[in-house]
Amino acid sequence: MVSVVAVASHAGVSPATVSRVLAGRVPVAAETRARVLEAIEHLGYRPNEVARSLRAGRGRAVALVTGDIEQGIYASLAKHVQSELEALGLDLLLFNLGHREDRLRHFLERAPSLGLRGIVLSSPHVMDMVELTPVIRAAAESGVEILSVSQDLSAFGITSIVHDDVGGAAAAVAHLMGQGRTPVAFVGRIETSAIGRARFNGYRDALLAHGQPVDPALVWDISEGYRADAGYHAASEALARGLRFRAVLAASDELALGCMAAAADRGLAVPDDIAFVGFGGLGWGVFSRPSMTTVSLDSDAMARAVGDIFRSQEGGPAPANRRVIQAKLVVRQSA
Amino acid sequence: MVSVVAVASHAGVSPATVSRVLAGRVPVAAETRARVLEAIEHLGYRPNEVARSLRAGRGRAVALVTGDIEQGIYASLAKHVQSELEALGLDLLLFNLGHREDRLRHFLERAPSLGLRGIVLSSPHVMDMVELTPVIRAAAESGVEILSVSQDLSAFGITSIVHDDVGGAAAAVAHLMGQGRTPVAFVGRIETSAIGRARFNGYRDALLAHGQPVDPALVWDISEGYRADAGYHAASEALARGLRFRAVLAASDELALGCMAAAADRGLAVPDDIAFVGFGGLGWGVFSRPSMTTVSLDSDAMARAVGDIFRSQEGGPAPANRRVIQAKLVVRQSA
DNA sequence: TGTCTGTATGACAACGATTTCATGGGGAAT
DNA sequence: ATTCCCCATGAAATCGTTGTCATACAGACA
Repeated sequence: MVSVVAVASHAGVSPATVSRVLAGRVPVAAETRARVLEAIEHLGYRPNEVARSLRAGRGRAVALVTGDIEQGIYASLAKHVQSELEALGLDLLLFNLGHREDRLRHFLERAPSLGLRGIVLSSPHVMDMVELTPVIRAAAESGVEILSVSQDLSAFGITSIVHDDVGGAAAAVAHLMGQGRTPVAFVGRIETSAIGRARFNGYRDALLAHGQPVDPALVWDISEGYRADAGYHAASEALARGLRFRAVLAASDELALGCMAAAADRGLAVPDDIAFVGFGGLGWGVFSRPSMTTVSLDSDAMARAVGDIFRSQEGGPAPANRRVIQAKLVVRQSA
Repeated sequence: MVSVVAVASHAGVSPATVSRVLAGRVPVAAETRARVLEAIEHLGYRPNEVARSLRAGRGRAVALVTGDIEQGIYASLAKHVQSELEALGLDLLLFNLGHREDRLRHFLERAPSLGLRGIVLSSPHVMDMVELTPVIRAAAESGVEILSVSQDLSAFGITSIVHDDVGGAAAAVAHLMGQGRTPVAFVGRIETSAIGRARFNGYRDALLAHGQPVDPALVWDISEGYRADAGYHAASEALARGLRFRAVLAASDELALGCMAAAADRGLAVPDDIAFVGFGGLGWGVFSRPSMTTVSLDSDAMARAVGDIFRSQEGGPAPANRRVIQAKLVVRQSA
């Protein structure tokens, strides 16, 4: 590998001067600079990032911890975050938990030794903060920027970028109410996910605000997974039991798709017999038939907010400890 | 940060001994080992990965270069590859090209300086090999394992893990033939993607083998993107022009979904009026209605093959230069 | 008892880049 | 002409880890 030493000897200067030319912060004689640049060009020199990271005490990689990269919302987030980071000259390290919480702990233990620039947590788990906080604090003390996307951890001193789950869910319910589609069922993780609970809260509050009761039989708390099969099973079972409902608000587009499939398999028409609203708004929802009405989360905006954090590290203004991205109801065919 | 020096002084030994205890390959007196382990535990020491990487000449990260992480097949691949790597103690660096080829070049320039263990290329672009080969060779010479997933680059000396696109497409066409659904249209990237072209070849060969003509008007070569909107537009236009076809083989599930939406919007029944077969078989296809018949690619098997490469680096048997993963037609409702 | 062998350990160099400290030389000011 | 100052540059230390080389000590055998 061609190193600074090689470049330096080729240009007839010391390694320090080569470094100075690259850094550009210290004055170097124009003639010397030209010689160095020529040598760099000639030898095809590229600074070794690992050595830089060691010397600087931290590298140029940001870890993104996702719940399930196969879900549209996380894939979209990963895409946009990577794009943002790339513009900042940073790399993205992907850790997909796949709904196994032990992996998170394992990662957080290893994290401080990886020389990361930052960690972006975006997992739907209700994390056991009592246990996690010391780990996170240790990481933060070692100069690693930690931030949370989707889940509000600002109370723990962690910069959080969240979407308005309560408002989004309420808007969806209001929309369904406006069409007279009652009763409305809810499906999602409630007990085991802070995000799911927020969406449930929005659903519940909106129902109550419209003078509607919350029927426990129409609240389907799935224990794990936000995937379509969970929605299918929940809706199938409800239909088999003969429960009556005219609409379903799902905590993810995947869940909504599964519910719709269950309805379709029983010969029910969407949205006339039952209407469906999902959460996410990323991916195939535009082209499914019926296309999916959904509470759209702006993953691009979330990614930009993530980018802002790292931009601010380089001298820009420090962003707020908590940033809320609005959720927007996108009305399509399914409701 | 707590370093070997700190551990060494706490245990009353030299840094070298601490390193020896960690490596475990050199004999260390039992009593000394115990003291060192106690010190490690006491101080919460974790070896600095960056320093290790510098010293070793390469790190423990593998880069995955994807075409579009929002597409089911790539997301699934990323998930499984990350899982495999995690089991090997390796980290995944994600580079999403998002169909911008210049990003690939930029990445390959930077790659050698990142201290990567390997690079997994999985982008549908027909890469300009004339230009790329020197870069790839340079990376390979610096000890980085380079391999290609989906695209066969074994002719360029790059270990390739491919799926049987030709066979998969042929099986799909044969299935449609068996149902008497002719003529069959094809949609995908043909000119600008080696993978798309392979699928087209399978389609063409199967048609000819069944004594059917290949109608150029029913071959829709989309210039960019494998996403649903491209399929929607292609199919809409064909239907608007009054072209007659009874089935569509699409080079991705997303394209197929777009085509199906176009058909649905014209009041056509699936599969009775037109049948659809996609490619990929990952994600929502099971729960869309009609559910999607598709040529399923086993991303898990591909990821395991990737894992095998890196396992073989650690002394295992060297795997073949080219490995073919079978594609399997999964028949559901759409065809 | 002396030499030999082998094992356990320490000192030191090296990976590649950056930064601090020191120095030489040229120009300006008196 | 002499002194002063600043600019450009080089030498050397440093980040944390690991491998090489050297050494000290214990046990064995003649």
